Amino acid sequence: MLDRQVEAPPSLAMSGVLTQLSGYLAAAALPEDGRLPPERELAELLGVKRTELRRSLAVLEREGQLWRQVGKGTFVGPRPPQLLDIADLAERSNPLQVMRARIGLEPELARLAAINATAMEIATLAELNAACRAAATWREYEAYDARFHHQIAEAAHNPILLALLETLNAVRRAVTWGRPRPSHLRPPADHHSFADHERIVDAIAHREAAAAADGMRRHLQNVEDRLIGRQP
Amino acid sequence: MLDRQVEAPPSLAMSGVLTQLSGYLAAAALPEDGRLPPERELAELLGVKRTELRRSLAVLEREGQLWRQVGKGTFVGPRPPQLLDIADLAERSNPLQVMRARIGLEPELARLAAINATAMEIATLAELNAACRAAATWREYEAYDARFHHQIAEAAHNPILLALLETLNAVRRAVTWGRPRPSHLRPPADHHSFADHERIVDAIAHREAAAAADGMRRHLQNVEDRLIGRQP
DNA sequence: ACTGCAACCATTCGAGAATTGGTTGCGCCA
DNA sequence: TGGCGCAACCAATTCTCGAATGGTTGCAGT
Repeated sequence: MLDRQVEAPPSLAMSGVLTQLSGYLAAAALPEDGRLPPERELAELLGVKRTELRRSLAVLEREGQLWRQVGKGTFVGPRPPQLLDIADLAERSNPLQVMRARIGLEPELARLAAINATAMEIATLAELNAACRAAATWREYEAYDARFHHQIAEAAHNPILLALLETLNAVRRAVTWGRPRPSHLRPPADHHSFADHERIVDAIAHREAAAAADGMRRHLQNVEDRLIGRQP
Repeated sequence: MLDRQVEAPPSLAMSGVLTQLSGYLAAAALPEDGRLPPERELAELLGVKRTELRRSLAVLEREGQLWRQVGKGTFVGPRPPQLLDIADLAERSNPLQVMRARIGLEPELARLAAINATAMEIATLAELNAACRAAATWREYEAYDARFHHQIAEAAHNPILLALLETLNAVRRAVTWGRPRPSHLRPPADHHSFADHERIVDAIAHREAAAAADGMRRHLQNVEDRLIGRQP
């Protein structure tokens, strides 16, 4: 992170402008978002040239009292966290980190599903697991598997967690996944996920929250182990 | 959910158009996103009037074979999940659900922080906890508390979970929170969070992943209990 | 009274202009 | 000749307006 010094460093002579600017910030009625007038206007308002004003703004920015962005403007206060550029997020992540995120989220979803799921949602879950078993190809299996996990998230009846999982899935689809499975083969009949899913559905159906969460945690841990190659 | 019947119900006489449309869907080369020509074009292509075509489209939409949106177009396949309208999400959520989401996310973050945190990050955590203790008002306390939790998320070194937590926090800021605390008072010296935070920092500093996750879980559980009013 | 049709409506997208913070190069003054 | 300010220019963002598109309504014809 080399801090390219493109503008002249602040000199001592400009402190007058800085205090003038601080005075303006204290006096002026800023809009809700803390945006202050564009540099060209503000310079004229304060009776200074733009270059001079920019030096003071640079100081305040380094102090963290305001932040600026090209095309947007200058704002007082801390820079708001940028949320969710999925493409960028996918680039900076790897499949293992995605699994960690799933392990963080989905057990809690299973727990809530055990508490809140309706009878119809539980029935759908059982059907989806059966469909996983009957899948003729890996691709088809994965489609049903995705719907299985999504159904649990819906059954949790927590819109926030549901939205977070959907975001996570969007990232998941975007990260370059390790080895694609051969598309012509079908999952083996003793694939661990079948039993895993079974346990989870049972726990939810019997309203055993802790068991549902634990089942989901173990299931995802199994998936992660395969992903790492611990049991390929 | 009353299904306002704005258009005429499908009659039996239109099955001809429906099969014609199905034939087109099978034969035509659709673009990657499954979008098919606008209704006006498609009607002319099939030699049908728009009204008639729309009746068939309505049938297929009800069957889930395609979805339509004003200004966008008509697409084959299931409707993609809309992700993350934070304002809308905040409306459909309540503080309790936010807490549930935090309980799902943050213990895992604490666990990963215990594994991945750098010495500097751990030191910052300790400083933030001290700042919480020294806060002169509830408002100041909450600012440091937020930074404390954010710092743990950063120390986890998992960009996905970090982004999810930031999203969650955006929702948290947007939901109408219960009773605001009196802004002139300061948190009592024996506020449970101080000890909670202490335990979490210790666990992370000693690289005890399970203890860190458990500490965070208990901490948030305490917060939720206060929120409900179980121990006000 | 029912049906079909064309005009109209609300929403979305896209191209291009306008805005705004960031940078460069020319010229003025010492 | 060197340092400094100024205006023009650059790139990122937002604004604006028109076209496109699915949804609705009112009118005419039978």
